[in-house]
Amino acid sequence: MEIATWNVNSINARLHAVTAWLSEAKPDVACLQEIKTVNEGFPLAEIEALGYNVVIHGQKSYNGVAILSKTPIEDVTIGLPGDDTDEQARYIEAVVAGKDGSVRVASIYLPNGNPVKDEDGNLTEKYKYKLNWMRRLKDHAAAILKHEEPLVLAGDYNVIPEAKDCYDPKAWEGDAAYRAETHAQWRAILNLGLTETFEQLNGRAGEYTFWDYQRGAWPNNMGIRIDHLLCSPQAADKLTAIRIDKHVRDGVKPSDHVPVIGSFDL
DNA sequence: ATGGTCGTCCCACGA
Repeated sequence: MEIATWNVNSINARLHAVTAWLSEAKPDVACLQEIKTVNEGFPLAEIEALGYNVVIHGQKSYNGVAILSKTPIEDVTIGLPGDDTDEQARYIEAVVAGKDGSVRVASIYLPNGNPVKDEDGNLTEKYKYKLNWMRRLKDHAAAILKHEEPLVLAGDYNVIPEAKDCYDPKAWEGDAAYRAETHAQWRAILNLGLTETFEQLNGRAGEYTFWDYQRGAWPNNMGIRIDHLLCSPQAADKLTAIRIDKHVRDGVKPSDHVPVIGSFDL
């Protein structure tokens, strides 16, 4: 089965692009981020018409995540466990049916975290929230890894793993996506025993998933790779391909992110 | 050196 992740930057502003890509790529599962609507505002009929079951964790104006699946969905977890006071809709997890057993999938919109420092040079609440959210993700990933089942944590991590994953490392020094504390948390998550699919099967430099709307980032290929699929051993062992649908960035009114698709013998 | 782009929703804020 193919499992995709895509930050669509508003499901309603992007409906034309989302339906076109789903019709063309036909992923079995699509994890969407930044849907930017409450559940009631999600264009459910249009997505269901393409053969998808849908679960949504929406929020007014900001954030919001969803999972679309051609196979039945069950056992849905709304929100990242670990902080009942967190009101930002950035995590939804569900179990979908594979060809020979179930697969646990999460759609993740990890906080951006910028700006990192305030005018006094202290870490901002935004950056501290990002780091704390990453700790919570690590704790929750550790808990669900104990199931020893196929698991794919897919999403916009707002983490540039290495220098080769951005057009100009110097331009990203100090950014919340590329700081030492962010990288330490990223490694801690991977060190639970998760495999990052792109690094596993491709790993080439200069392969990006995001190009800013500003400063001619797309025509000048000034991109970064921040959208990732992390897999449990039971999923990583079945990983057969990984691709980035870069052409989507050239469409009419595109998202600033493009889909990343993992193929699994699951 | 500076500003530049989107989406939400109408005013800045978030990215």
